[in-house]
Amino acid sequence: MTDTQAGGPAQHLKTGDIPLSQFLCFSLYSANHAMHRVYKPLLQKIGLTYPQYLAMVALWEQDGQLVGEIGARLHLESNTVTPLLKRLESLSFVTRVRDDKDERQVRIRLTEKGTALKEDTTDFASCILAASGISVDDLRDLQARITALRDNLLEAAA
Amino acid sequence: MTDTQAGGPAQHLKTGDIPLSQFLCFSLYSANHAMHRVYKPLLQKIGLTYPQYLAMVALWEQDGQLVGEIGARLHLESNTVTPLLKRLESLSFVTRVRDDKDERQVRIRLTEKGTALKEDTTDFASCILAASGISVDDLRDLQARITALRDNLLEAAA
DNA sequence: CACGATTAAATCGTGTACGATTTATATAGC
DNA sequence: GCTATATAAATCGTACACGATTTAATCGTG
Repeated sequence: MTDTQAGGPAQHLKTGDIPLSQFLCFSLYSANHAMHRVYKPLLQKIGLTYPQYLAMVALWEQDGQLVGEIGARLHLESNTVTPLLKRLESLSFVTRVRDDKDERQVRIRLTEKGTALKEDTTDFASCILAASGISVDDLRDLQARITALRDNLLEAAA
Repeated sequence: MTDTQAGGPAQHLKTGDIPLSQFLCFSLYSANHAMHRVYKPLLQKIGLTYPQYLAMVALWEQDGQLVGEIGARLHLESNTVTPLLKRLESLSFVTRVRDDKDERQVRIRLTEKGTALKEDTTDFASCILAASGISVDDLRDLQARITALRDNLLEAAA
């Protein structure tokens, strides 16, 4: 192992010694884009974008969430989630209704069409597993590590 | 391990059995956003956005690349890279000059200011390492696994 | 040399992300 | 019961991403 690959001792880690291809941030950035590209043809068949699909997954898991709750699950703010949910509404996959008890809140509910859409995504997991080129166990392990990293990063950013 | 956590036998893997929090795509998506958030305060000090920073890293690694070469390194198309590089030009970090030999190509060169900016990023690596909350060795291993996953996904998408 | 095919950037339209602000509603303290 | 504060969404402006197309330059073949 060369010094460049090692990046030197940890206490002297210098950004400039690391090539872009070995940046953790870049591997996350480009892997996310690559995942997006694998999903794109699957999602085009059901007429959703990638973030819209993630919002639908959150709703299939629990229907009737508030805008803020969906945002919390996706780690997004209302300024991103609100227009996204309006598009899902215009596609007739969800309804947006102000809560009677608290008029500040907007509750999102799946329509029949939105609920039915879940069936069309049943084989997505096996498609992604195949595309990932690793075993189920390795994928699960990697997923857990990335999630742990994310939570550490979020804590550090807060 | 329950059936839900296991997702069932691999040959019967069903998307609907997996909660959003255990989607590999969502962990990549949210970890990428989390990384972005950790970088944001660092990048604000030097006046760059996250993708602009990645483009600068590519140029610090090799100056004088073509628009298409930078796009290939970042896995982005000209429709994304061109406006990004124009912004870096308006910030006086790079110059954009059409090649004399082939007028279709535009070569990007670091300005003195753009070259000097690299010095301000020296401690980014140790900041990210600290924020990631894992050891250098674990980080390196994780980075390699994510990169391998990305390459598999890109091959599957092609 | 001519001309169709190819290539490199750029352009355009849609949809995220997000900082900052605004609007509307609810709650707390006096 | 009235006002200050807090909260939930929504709005606005900027900057990615990317599919589709356009523009301009080069190349290949006759």
